[in-house]
Amino acid sequence: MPPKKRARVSKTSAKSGKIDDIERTSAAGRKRKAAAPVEKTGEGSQSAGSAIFTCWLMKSEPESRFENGIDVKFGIEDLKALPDQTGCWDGVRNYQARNFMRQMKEGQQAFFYHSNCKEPGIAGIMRIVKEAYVDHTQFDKKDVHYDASSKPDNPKWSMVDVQFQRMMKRFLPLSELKKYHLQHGANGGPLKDMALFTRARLSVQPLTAEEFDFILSLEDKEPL
DNA sequence: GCCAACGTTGGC
DNA sequence: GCCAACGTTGGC
Repeated sequence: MPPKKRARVSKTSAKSGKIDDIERTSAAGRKRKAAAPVEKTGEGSQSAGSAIFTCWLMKSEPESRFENGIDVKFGIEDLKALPDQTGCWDGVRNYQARNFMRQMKEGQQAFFYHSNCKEPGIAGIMRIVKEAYVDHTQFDKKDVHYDASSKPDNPKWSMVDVQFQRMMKRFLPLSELKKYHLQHGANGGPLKDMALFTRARLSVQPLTAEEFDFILSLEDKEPL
């Protein structure tokens, strides 16, 4: 409830109104490139009967950028500065990302990823403190992520509340994660299928426990 | 600032 | 339901 902050994740204000929320599942049908096993879940309604995810990665921009005259900057320091170090992850306007947020459970952890900035990468860890509920910004004409096609009696977009947990012991740059991803693709390893690389534009993505743990282990290693 | 990748829209 | 055009994401 406390006014939280925004984390832009995707802007797009989708217009159109025919889709009903739930199913829009992601790749919207046509693209289907043989979906990786991993995401089968994310789409569709959440119950799609697939893997259950327990760890997440959420992207937000830590540097100022103006959209319709409004600064969409929201980095980990901004989250940390909020009352209770807690904020709502509003502004997600992509169905796959939304569906993943709807699967999140209180207490789960998510990496706070800094995107579209000088040094993209994982900055810290946060905890889901409130499960998905209606993203009020979709009805706010003044908001960057206002969505005229979404009606209060059938809201399209959801958000969760997140609380800052801690900074990474050292910032984990995208460039380093990518080296592991490539290496693991060649020789096998936990980051072989990481969504950050296989679904580059997804702003809210699931991680397997193996991916999450491997990334945590990097904190204690020398930068690659 | 560029631009590749890819999600979304809307005509047919 | 297909698919071309368009718009956005986000690394570089």
